[in-house]
Amino acid sequence: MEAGLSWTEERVALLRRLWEDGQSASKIAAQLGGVTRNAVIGKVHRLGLAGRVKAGEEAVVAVVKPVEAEKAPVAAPVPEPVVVVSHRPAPDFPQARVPAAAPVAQDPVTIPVSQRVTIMDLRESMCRWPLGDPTTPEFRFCGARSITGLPYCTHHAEIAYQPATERKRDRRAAGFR
DNA sequence: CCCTGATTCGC
DNA sequence: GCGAATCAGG
Repeated sequence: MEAGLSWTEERVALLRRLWEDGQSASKIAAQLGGVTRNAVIGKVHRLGLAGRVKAGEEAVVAVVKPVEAEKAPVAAPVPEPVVVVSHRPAPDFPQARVPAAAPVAQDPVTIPVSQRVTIMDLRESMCRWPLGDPTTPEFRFCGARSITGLPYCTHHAEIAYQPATERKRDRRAAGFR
């Protein structure tokens, strides 16, 4: 396709901008078109732009932990840390371009139905029935008043402790959720 | 196996 | 100067 494409001033300018903005070589190559990431890296070095950030990083990221709260005994979802991302200013281009990757719109966490709680709020007298995917921040425990001596509330105890013989009848909502 | 950048070296 | 091949690492 593109016949005489090479490192024209425009392409170099774009390369500089994207590279200094933290784009990876492969992404830049894709945007430029007609070149491989190797070509981009090679050019970057020849231009003396190499060595910006460590591999894998794309922006300066500062992580502020909410509070080093008491460690839960179990590996559990930790409240999302406050993350501050600062795009590095591009000296050559005062007019900041709109970041290709806009802030991710976090889905509005499912509003806690009833008494759902995180492990941090889970107390001895609360139902430990898991709700949701333990690998996600949305993971919760039922949290309702548990039956004394049991880890579950009446509702979940019924599901958890079904007699093998009668299981077939109420095998209904045995699924999590 | 996906990705990242760094380096080498024939062209 | 260019960039594929290769290397080193996450």
